[in-house]
Amino acid sequence: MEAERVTMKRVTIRQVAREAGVSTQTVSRVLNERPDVAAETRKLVREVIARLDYEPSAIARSLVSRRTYTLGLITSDFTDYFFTQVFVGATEEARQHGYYFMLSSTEHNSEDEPECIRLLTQHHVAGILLARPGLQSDDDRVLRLLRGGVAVVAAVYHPPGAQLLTVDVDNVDGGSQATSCLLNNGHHRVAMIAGPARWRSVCDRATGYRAALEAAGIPYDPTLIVEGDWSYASGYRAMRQLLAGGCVFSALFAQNDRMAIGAIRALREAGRRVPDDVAVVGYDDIPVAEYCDPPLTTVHQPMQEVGRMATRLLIRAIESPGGLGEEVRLKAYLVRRDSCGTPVAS
Amino acid sequence: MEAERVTMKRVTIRQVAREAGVSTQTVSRVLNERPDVAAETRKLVREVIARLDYEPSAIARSLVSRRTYTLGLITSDFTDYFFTQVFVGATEEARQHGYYFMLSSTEHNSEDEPECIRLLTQHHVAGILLARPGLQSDDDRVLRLLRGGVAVVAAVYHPPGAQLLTVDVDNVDGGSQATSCLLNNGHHRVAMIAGPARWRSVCDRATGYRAALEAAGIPYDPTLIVEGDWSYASGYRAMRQLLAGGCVFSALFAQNDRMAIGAIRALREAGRRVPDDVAVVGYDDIPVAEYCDPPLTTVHQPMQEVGRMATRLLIRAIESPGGLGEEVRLKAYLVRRDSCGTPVAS
DNA sequence: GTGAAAGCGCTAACAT
DNA sequence: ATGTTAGCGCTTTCAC
Repeated sequence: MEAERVTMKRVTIRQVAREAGVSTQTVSRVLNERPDVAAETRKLVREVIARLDYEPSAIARSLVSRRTYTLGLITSDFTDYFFTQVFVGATEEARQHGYYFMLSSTEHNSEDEPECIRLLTQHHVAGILLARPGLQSDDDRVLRLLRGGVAVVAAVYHPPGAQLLTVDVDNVDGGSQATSCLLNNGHHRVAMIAGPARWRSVCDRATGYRAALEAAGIPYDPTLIVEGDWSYASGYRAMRQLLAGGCVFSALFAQNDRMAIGAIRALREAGRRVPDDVAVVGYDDIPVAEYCDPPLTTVHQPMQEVGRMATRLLIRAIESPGGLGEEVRLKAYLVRRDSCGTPVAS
Repeated sequence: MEAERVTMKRVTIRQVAREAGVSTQTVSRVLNERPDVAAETRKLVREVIARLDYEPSAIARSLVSRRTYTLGLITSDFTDYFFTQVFVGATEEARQHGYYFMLSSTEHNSEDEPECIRLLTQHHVAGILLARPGLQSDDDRVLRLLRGGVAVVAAVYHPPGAQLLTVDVDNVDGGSQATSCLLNNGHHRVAMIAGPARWRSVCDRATGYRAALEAAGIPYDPTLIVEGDWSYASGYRAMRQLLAGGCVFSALFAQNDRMAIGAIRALREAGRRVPDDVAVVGYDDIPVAEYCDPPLTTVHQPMQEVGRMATRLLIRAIESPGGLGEEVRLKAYLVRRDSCGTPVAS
């Protein structure tokens, strides 16, 4: 009564060799595109491979060659457009170099990050791309684990004091651009909905915000700042809180577009028009930004490019190790749409 | 002048065995949680493993045991919330069973799908989860390739005539719910922005649309139907086309939320109010649906559950093969928000 | 240009 | 309860 197990034996290199009347070595050479095979032999072997529908076992290959062409990606939230874009860029770049990514996301509980890393190291990943915010405790944990010979590149994540390769977007500049846009449009009281404080990017954008205020000679007022968690709902709540607090403000810089859109909903419900009563600038340039009402002015980040660049550095670190730490910082730029209002006539 | 290659040798099972004064077999037994090891020995071995920071090589293990605990996911567009959710559910379920997913998305050119599949089969995936629309030519190609002993489950994809495991959402019913909602609100002329015709779900939702019209005794008018490509921009264009065509309609069913939002923008630009002039229902219940203006009435699909269920079926098929084809069909449900207007007083 | 021998790190199948 | 032998499918090394 046992289920019939069709174990469907795979064709091995040995069968190809026998069929072609050569040694397994020769087949191996053909597979690896070595030059030292007679053109005729090569052709014959190729034919046999095609006829038998032979596919080399990546597992056996990497066991002996000690190269897996596998990279690990540790990220936090796949639902977020931001990370999805990093992933898309990284995947594409990896494929061009013959590598592929093993995913390992720490979605819900970051408790299981050690387990994620174990999955990756047990599969002998050649390198790891860290694309998630810095959490408190894990820095040394991660780094110790990873110093075991795996290359590491951090995207949008800066382990303090670690000398490693990082790729990031200039968040100070981005925050400054967003804020300046609002100031240039004549606003003096600019509220900010920030992301979670433990994110480096949050601090940086806040720094940009303060710098822009300072440059405009406008005092910094901490009561205008509320923290969200990047979600639409948190943006909505944050704006309700600002409104309930009776703060006076005529503009808002939200540190991501989702919170901006949540905040706009709260403003609308409170009878405040955007941009007439409150001008709004978001961050990320998610696809819906162009289509919401009003179309959202936002800071565009080249996230695919971040993923691509990080992967390029990672592969370089794998293939020629011993390089030094390096930080690549890409620029973000403001995309002007209706939500920020218009410049004041000078 | 060569870069110093820190080859950082990994600890092997042999070193653990030597250090613990047992055979590699015994260590292997401990690793695999076999019962036939003396409690004391087990403890000793565990200690040595911890001390040496030993991690078994997944590669060597699966070479000999012929089990990789690896699943392949073939999907089309990671930018789409819909597929992201399937992926999240699938990943979670897989992890609970000790499996993990290798991704292989056919983002841009579906030309390279054979290459994607090769990547998966070369890595000895035990099963493949197909989560993408049916494309024309590839059905037999995929299926032939996959009949080579790999289990296959299709989510949201129905290769014609193939006897395999599928998980899907009831799109006929979903399309009908969306349309009925609009009809119940007193509309007689309901336009539809459909997705690409090659998608099975598109046909099914259209079937539901027609069924609802028929049930209400309203004639079907093909001039009210325009095809989009799921994007915001295509929804916008489709609505412009409908408006330019001079069609008379007071309601719209868009087959996904992004096109609905694009269409709403076009309506707004044309001076038509939603829902007063045109009531709108979307599909998918993407996160922004709740926060756009007006909040979007839409059909919610349990996509995470689809991913989870498909993975469950896949693992079952792997671990006890020989089962028959089966189709699990989950239900979608309407989420009422403002964009569809209100029922007519009876 | 090609082949033979050795072995990657681990587990299956037997022994004891 | 533990050890021994063999070998997964391939590449590396060295011989010819």
